[in-house]
Amino acid sequence: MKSEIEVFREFTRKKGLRNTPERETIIKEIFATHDHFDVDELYLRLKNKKKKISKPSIYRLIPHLLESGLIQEAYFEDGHFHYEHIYGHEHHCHLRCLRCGKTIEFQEKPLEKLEGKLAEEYDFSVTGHKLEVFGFCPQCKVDPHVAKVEDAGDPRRQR
Amino acid sequence: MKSEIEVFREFTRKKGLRNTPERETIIKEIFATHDHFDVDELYLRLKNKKKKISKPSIYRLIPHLLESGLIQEAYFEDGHFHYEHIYGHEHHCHLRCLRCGKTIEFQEKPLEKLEGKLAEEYDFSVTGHKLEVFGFCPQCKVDPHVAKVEDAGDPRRQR
DNA sequence: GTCATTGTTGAAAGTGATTATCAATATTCT
DNA sequence: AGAATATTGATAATCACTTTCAACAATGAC
Ligand SMILES: [Mn+2]
Ligand SMILES: [Mn+2]
Ligand SMILES: [Zn+2]
Ligand SMILES: [Zn+2]
Repeated sequence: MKSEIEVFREFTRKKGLRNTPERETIIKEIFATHDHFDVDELYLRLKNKKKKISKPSIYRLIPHLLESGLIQEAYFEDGHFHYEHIYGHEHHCHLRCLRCGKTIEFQEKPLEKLEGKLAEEYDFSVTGHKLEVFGFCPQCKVDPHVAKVEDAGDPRRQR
Repeated sequence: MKSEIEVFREFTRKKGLRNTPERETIIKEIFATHDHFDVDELYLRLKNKKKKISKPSIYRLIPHLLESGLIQEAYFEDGHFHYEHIYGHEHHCHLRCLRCGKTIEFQEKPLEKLEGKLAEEYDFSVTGHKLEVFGFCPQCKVDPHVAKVEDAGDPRRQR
């Protein structure tokens, strides 16, 4: 199987883009852990490793990573998107706690069938889907007054 | 069945909030059409009807409308959320064209079962889900070089 | 390898949706 | 009515993200 770096090289070649060490550094960091990430976190992770990558370079790369299928948007929270690398992974969906943000990944079968049905019924060319299931995790449903896990920042949405 | 206004009155009473004519004006406008809306569109619709409601009042109301179950986020596009009223409507999901924004609504059965399964498997209290299916509509998949619908004017979103 | 072309970079400034501030006002409760 | 306090609109602030631009560097042709 091709590495994510090779996939991106092919993508740039095909699209007339250019590959750079900065971009490969970012991609490597994205695939270094399985964590979801946002731009700021990614920027700080790189900074901590003494990689001098500017935020605009990250912002500029993200649309290409989405288009090349290396990453996808995982969810929108705290005023910005959180992403995850998906190349080399099975498609999965998220079950999220509305209170503490705890996220569980799960596979779903029924949706493959649904895509086909929708494609036929509405004459769409279906390329994918995004399913989020919301609720309260075991801790949060039992004791809704306990301190929030992610405290210091309410799950308030802002830009 | 209670009206959306009555639902909101009960909500404010229960939460120690206050109801105001501004809030009822906003809610009535949201339920006046079945269109998806964003804050700016809603503000302009009210303005056109000579209702003097400030944008902050709309922004401040939205979290309450979400919490009371009168509206929900439909999708995030062009840098902001688009909402839809849901009180009095069956739950539905969206099939969206990635190119022109055309949106089709559909009902899905398999997901009710999925919610129950997830609740049991992960001990979550599941409160809801959001499913978006993406692809290209009949027009956009056939001739991907035709002018975008959005270029002509505002894309007619339907419920 | 050299060279021309042109995409990319980082710093800085700009954009725009959303939120905070605050004094005036209005709602709710007693 | 009167006290308590939530809401309003105008305004300023915030902050995620984009644009600008000059220096730089990846790519491909020769
Ligand atoms: Mn994930
Ligand atoms: Mn809808
Ligand atoms: Zn939780
Ligand atoms: Zn389309």
